[in-house]
Amino acid sequence: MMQDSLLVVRKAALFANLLPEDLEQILKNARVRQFKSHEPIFSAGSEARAFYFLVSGSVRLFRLSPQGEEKVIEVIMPDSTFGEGVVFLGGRYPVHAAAVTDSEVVELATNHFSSVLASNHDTALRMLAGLSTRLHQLIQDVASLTLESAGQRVAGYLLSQCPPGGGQAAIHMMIPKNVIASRIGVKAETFSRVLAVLRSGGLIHVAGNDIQILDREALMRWRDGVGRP
Amino acid sequence: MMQDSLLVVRKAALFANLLPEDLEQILKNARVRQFKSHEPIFSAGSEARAFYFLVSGSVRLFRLSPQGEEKVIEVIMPDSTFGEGVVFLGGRYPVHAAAVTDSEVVELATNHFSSVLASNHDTALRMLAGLSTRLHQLIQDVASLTLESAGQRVAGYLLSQCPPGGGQAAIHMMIPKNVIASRIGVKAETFSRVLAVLRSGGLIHVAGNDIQILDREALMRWRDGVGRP
DNA sequence: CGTGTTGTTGACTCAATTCAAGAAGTGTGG
DNA sequence: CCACACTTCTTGAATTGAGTCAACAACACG
Repeated sequence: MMQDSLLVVRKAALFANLLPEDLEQILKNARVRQFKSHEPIFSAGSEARAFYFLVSGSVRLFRLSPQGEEKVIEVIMPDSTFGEGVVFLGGRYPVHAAAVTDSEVVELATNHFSSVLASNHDTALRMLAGLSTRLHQLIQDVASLTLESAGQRVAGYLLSQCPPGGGQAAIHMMIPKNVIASRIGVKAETFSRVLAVLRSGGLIHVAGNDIQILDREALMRWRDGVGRP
Repeated sequence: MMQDSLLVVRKAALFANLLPEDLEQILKNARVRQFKSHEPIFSAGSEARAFYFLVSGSVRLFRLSPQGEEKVIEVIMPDSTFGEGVVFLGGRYPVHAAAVTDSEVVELATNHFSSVLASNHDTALRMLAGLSTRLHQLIQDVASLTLESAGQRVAGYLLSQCPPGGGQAAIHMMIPKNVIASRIGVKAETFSRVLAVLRSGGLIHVAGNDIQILDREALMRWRDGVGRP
């Protein structure tokens, strides 16, 4: 009873070169699910029976301290997979996942996937490449958290959101500021303050969820100099 | 001209079930190298032509800020591989590597390895498992850096160094304290101070590079309570 | 037995957080 | 359409954890 809508998962690099029969095998036990904003998708520590492809919306992966403080590890945007890094080792999820905005996902059973993985070189190599990239990103995060100031991290985040190419750029924040703040390891208040400074310095212009980068060069200089007074 | 000494790499899980012919193929362009304490092994950003198996000694993987500050991402101990997470994507090393103590490594050319990887399911899956584990560790580090205080991280480190099982335990620090401090995201002075507090609280006993955990229960309580006053 | 490295301790500083209050935006139902 | 409740965001003031700077102790080593 396979729906056409499941085929959207082909947008994921992970499934790009999959043989039709393998894809069918994987999608046999897949289903589309909807999650309302704030609704939990899976919990850290629970057994990983499925991983996910995000069709639309946005999802945050996060950890909680014993006191309930939250650190967002990653924000997932449409057309990427999440929770797949754990398919091995009979794993448990290392993070909590919850919808940030109303979201639609394809839920893929890990057991079917791992059999495909075992037989399909290409998919295993793609997965390897994917994990390798996440590893680099995480190393970057650790370095950033320890070697950069809050201001530098905010500036770095803004620059990372710019489409490549020079000159001005506009970025639209699809997720609330407090989620972004947690993602870059800063309190929401601090995030707000840094934006205020950048705004009054004429580096950016903020209007609601839209930020204009007015002077990218200056912002880059600010990131690797001024943010550390 | 293959030396027997190269066969030590079989201690690495990555090579455990490799066919003799594959292993020979990989080791054909491998060689043993010695590094003196503090000697650099590879640089972040440089092209990754080789990865490494540590035979003896210890190695630190680290990043540098523009101002030369250092963050240790990982400390490598004998019988594990490092630099292998980057064999893909025609990669560049994401970190610097340098010997902490005089070290002996086996240097393995990535080009030969990646051909083995492409043909050998089993190795690819092992590699996947290895990367998955590192991913979890890195997520743990990010969470720890943002959700725990310096004191909690120090206590957590000590507990992580204990052999499992209850009661007292002795740990011998094989690497200088400033390296450990950087690894857990704390300045050397702070590390020293926390140890002093734990010592005067009767939780541990320090003698040079040897630390006795006198009351593990109390240390655990301290980690998830007191370290956050 | 000096010279350099590594570790400890004290006094001071400051970046970022916490607490608090209010503004701005969003959605619901009468 | 407005009033109310609710969440998100901004700004100010006060606090503090951990860092910096500095001096010295304890080693290690040629």
